[in-house]
Amino acid sequence: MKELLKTTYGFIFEDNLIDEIAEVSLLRDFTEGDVLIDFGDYIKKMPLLIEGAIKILREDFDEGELLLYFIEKGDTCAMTMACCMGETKSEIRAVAETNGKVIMIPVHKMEEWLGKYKSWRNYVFNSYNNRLKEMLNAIDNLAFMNMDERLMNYLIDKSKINHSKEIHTTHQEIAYDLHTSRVVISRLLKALENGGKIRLHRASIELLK
Amino acid sequence: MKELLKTTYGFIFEDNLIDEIAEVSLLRDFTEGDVLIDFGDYIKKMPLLIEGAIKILREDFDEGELLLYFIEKGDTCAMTMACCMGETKSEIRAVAETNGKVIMIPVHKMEEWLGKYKSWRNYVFNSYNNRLKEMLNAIDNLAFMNMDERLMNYLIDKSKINHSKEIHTTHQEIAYDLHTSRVVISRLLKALENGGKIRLHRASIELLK
DNA sequence: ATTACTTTGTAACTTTTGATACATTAGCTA
DNA sequence: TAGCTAATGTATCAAAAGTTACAAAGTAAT
Repeated sequence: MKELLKTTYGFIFEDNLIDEIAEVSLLRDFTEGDVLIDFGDYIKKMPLLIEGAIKILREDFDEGELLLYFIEKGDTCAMTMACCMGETKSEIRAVAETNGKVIMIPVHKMEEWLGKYKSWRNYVFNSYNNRLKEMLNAIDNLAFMNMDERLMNYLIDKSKINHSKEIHTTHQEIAYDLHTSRVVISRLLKALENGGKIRLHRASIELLK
Repeated sequence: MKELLKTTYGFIFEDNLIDEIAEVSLLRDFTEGDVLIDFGDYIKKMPLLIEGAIKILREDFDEGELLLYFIEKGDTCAMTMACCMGETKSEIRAVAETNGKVIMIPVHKMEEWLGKYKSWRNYVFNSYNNRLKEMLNAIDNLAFMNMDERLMNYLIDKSKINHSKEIHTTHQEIAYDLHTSRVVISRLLKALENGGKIRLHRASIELLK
């Protein structure tokens, strides 16, 4: 585990901190589609993402969800931190977008290190700041853009996260993430195809450049 | 100034910290309508709100804005902290909702205290967490609610912030805050009035309960 | 009071999005 | 290959929101 930490976080954390992390935390593998955190869960460990990608979703009161953002290697989930520190239930759902690995850190250690390691403090703050930025981005999308633009952005994000121009998903899945209906997505995808931006295949979408 | 700090923050910060704050920071009065921070500003001081209320807005690329949330006595602006720490331009605009007072703290002090005072650390984290929650709330509004509900929530928030059932504003102002058009707001307000939720007057709205 | 300006009301129309219903097609399995 | 299911295409209609245009009512200034 120390090896993994060194390669992923070696340039951020000092050796002492990495030793401490390795000592108290657990490594967990996950598989695409795993629900890592669900709405309402009590969080007692803070996850550090080592490998893979996770998507963070917000739930509607009555059935429905919305993709907030993706997190990648080197990120952590600030929303989760928020819950840890506030001792409240999770406000979000985290679903594995790809296979990957996380390191789980007990909350009390996380707080201890805040006073002890400047690098840890910086990392935690940077995470918060990044998450705030992604939330702002989500708000921009919702408030200022039409569904066709939101869809295009979604496809681009998804392509980046998966390091591929081929997006392997169904219209229905996209509709869930964007909190709209399948028909709307099909309609807009067809329009994007006609506009020469993408090519549609069964259960996959090809991003053209 | 120490007096003010004691009454507003005395139950959060230890005396030593309050002394330090009083030593290095500036007190600033503001008037309703003042633009305290504008989009693109470089932030070098972190504001602590002592009195009054401030509204935080997000700007659209091409003309237009959206109210994100209000902050009140005892709050600070996490978005601003984000900017301070990241040394980047402000992503938001802060406009005085009422008259009030803020204390401005130099950024480098803010960082120094993070290592030194646990109460400061807790405060800063709580602020981040609150702001994340408000952002989530903004997202819920945008993603899951129709304009009529958003409008009603807006009126309720505004009433709370101003401690009055009389909301002194114009339809156009509301339209700016909710990023829609005046006609839409007039239409929905009229519907709310017909539904017995509010009473409309010139340049003011009365919330009925 | 007359004028000018701000604020609100309302009608008519368009665009965007959502909902329902059903047809078609690809891929899988027996 | 026949049949099933998941995924997609498409038409039609309805609701929500945005746009334009103009009238009416209140306020302030001269």
